[in-house]
Amino acid sequence: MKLREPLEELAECSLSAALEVMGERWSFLILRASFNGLHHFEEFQATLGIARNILANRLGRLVQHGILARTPMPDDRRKIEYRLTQKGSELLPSMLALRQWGEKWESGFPSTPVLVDARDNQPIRRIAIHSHDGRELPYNELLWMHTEDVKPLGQTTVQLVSKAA
Amino acid sequence: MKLREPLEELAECSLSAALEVMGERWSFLILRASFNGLHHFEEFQATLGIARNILANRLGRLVQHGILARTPMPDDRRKIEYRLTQKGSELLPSMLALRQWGEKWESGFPSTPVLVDARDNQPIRRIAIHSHDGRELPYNELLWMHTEDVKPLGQTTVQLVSKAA
DNA sequence: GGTTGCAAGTTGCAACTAGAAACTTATAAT
DNA sequence: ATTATAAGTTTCTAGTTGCAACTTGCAACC
Repeated sequence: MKLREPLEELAECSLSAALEVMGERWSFLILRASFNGLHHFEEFQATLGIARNILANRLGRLVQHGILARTPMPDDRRKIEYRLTQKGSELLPSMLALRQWGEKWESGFPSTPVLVDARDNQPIRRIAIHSHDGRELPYNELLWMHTEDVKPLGQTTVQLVSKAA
Repeated sequence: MKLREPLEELAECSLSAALEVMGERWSFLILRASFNGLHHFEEFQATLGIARNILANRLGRLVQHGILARTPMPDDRRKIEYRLTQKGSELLPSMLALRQWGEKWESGFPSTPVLVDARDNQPIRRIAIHSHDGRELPYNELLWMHTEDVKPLGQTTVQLVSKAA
């Protein structure tokens, strides 16, 4: 019931690990539906139009991986509630980044619903890459480095290296 | 050669549109390899361990969708170079967000190589959600709203609504 | 307390997709 | 010409998805 070997093998990169969980067809759309307040099997089934067996399978996997929590409702125990865990809700930036990219390059129009700051109801800023001191970094001001060559800057220590030192 | 119907059907959300392109097995890993400087078929094949037919298929799709550009090298025309387009490089935030999530919740260790600010070689900040005025917003300070209910704030107009007004 | 109803799954089967390994094609090196 | 190499194709097997019909566990109703 898990992805075939190679993705795991290369798990030198945690991207593979993330894809192991979220990289299957429908997983992200189920997640999106969860963010939008759907909680039950039949709701997912009806709004996504996904086959029931696949939905059952994906919900099961998402629960196994701790992204959704499965609870039978106390008042009607036929109904099962699927709710995002902390781990699950932390996929929101990934989901948004993907969605924003889709808006810009594929669909061309803004998606609904839109995520806003609860304080002033203003839409959030576009997801972007920021330097440690908060500047927004365009692609051409970025560099890939090996972890061990990164020297921390006194104040804002990158605790990755501190163990090796 | 495209995903079966349902994903497209629901393209009310541009997430589906993004997944249509990037949601297949291997697509994101090929993208990651591109970001890390791989450009040729045999390089991808060797480092990812992907089957050749699938690799050919995925590269083809990524090229079709304008994420990679395919150019035979002028000095040795057997060699084909696959290079990220603008559209492709703008998937970096999505890729990083996913990778960071994987680091935190799945693999547990930081991935190599690490992305740094070219000016000071310091690692970038974690991808997060920001308000229009730049505050970092935790999950519980966010709200979903219908696009048409969002009222722009004079100065920072959200041009989505301007057409309807 | 037996029948009907409904939510959440399972099962069975057809169609499609991925993987491994051998084969082809175009170009280049000797 | 002959051999080598990059980038694919082909073939064949195994695994996955999708649909539709079926089961199961609880709830409601009479």
